[in-house]
Amino acid sequence: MPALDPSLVAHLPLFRAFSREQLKDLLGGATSRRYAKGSNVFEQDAPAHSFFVLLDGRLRVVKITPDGQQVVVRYITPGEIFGIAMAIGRDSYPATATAVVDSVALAWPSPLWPQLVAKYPMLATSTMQTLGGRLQETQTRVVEMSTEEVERRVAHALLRLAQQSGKKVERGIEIDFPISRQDIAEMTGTTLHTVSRILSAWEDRGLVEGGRQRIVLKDAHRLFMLAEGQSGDRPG
Amino acid sequence: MPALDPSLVAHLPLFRAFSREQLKDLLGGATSRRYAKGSNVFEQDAPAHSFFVLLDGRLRVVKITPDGQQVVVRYITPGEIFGIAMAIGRDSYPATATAVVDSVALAWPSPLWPQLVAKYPMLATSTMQTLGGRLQETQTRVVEMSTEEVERRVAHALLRLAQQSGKKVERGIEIDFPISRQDIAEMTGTTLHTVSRILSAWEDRGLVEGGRQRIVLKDAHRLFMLAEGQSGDRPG
DNA sequence: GCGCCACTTTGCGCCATGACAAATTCGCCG
DNA sequence: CGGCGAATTTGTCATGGCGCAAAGTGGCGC
Repeated sequence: MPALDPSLVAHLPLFRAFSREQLKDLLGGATSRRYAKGSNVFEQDAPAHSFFVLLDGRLRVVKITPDGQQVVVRYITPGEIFGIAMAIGRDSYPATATAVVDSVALAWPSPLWPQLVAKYPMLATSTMQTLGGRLQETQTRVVEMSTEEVERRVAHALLRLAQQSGKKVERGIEIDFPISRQDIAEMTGTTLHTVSRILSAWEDRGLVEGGRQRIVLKDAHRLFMLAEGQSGDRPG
Repeated sequence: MPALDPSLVAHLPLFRAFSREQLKDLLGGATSRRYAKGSNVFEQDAPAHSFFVLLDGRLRVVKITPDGQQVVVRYITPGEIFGIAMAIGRDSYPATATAVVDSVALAWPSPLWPQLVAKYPMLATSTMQTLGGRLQETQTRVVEMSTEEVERRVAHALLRLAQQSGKKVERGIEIDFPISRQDIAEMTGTTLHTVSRILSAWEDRGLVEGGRQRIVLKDAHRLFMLAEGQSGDRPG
């Protein structure tokens, strides 16, 4: 197996501060893996053999309850570190990560984690910030679920998706990976029926444009007002 | 000001692995502060001047939405590190921490954080685990809010409170700090009215015993069954 | 090119829960 | 010890959104 090229990751914020030598060292312990759309990178409760950095693609992270209900925890975008169960004192993954498009990730054996952190303290700092960011996102979600009605939650969810994965198209901003009504329902704590109804209503109002596993925000501004508690109607 | 005694914190898991010398060094940068019941340790959006370790008492951490609604993020128990906004790349506190009983905490100036982490890598490891634990708790809460009805959420919340702050009394397990119906409502994403009704019903069934800002679990086992989806009724 | 299947839309009825409104009780302060 | 205010209980009513059911619809595989 050829050594991985440092230029693969040199541009990622996570590795920005590493020298070329250090990157070579880091990458020495990693392997690059391809995950076909629909395949799992890891599964909930399985032993946490590896941790990862996503190079390309998009992953959906899902928790499954004992009675089979699913909740979308988050989407992972390129550049993110994930699967660091080891870093938080777990020996199994707390959720399942599935590629929603063909994806590529670097994988390190979990036992390498303590060594790397010891060698590169910056890794710890960076990981703390990542964890902190996720904690805040998740808390925001709790606050939204506690205080906002479904329609506003869906609006917030779409705006967030557009922000992290939005692609400009003629008609507006398209979420650039396949996402179903069911997925959105699992992100916002509702049912796909309700999401479908909401999106249909928005489509009538010209706020979004639908499609099979496709969503385009046609009027992010009005959607934002709606998310913040205004009606989202045009004035006058 | 006299130097703080290392024995104050030597027994805390967070500091377990530190030598007496190191503890002295750590404590050299800290001051001990008392917070009367009802006073704030820090406030949401205020500059994050310090980070803390709670020595004694109990804090309630609350987020307030723009329109004034509150959500209880978590309770902090003695031994926990908190207010580490700096560690996660923030310069203001994301929530308000209030003493629900008279409390004592150690405070370090935020600028000390990077130095201490650099000097004691174990601090970083430990903090990552703390953050990871909180992330998981918060995610569990999202999953519960998404998939469970209010009654089960309240049951889970009480069991969790009892586990981390339960005190055995003759009649069962008492939550050992003042907590109102409103607080429980803000932890579970419902209203105090609904919480009051649920607790009244449980009291009739002999599951709990109420009181002003006081709750005693009389039958944790049946409450657990109820939380897990069974009825919580006695068989036969 | 056709057919199947996954995804989506929509209608309908109900019910858990929120909103509103009082009344009541308990603890504490003066 | 009386009174006040905060916390709690309870009743009534309204409704958002879920469960269930079924019909479209578009994309993909064969």
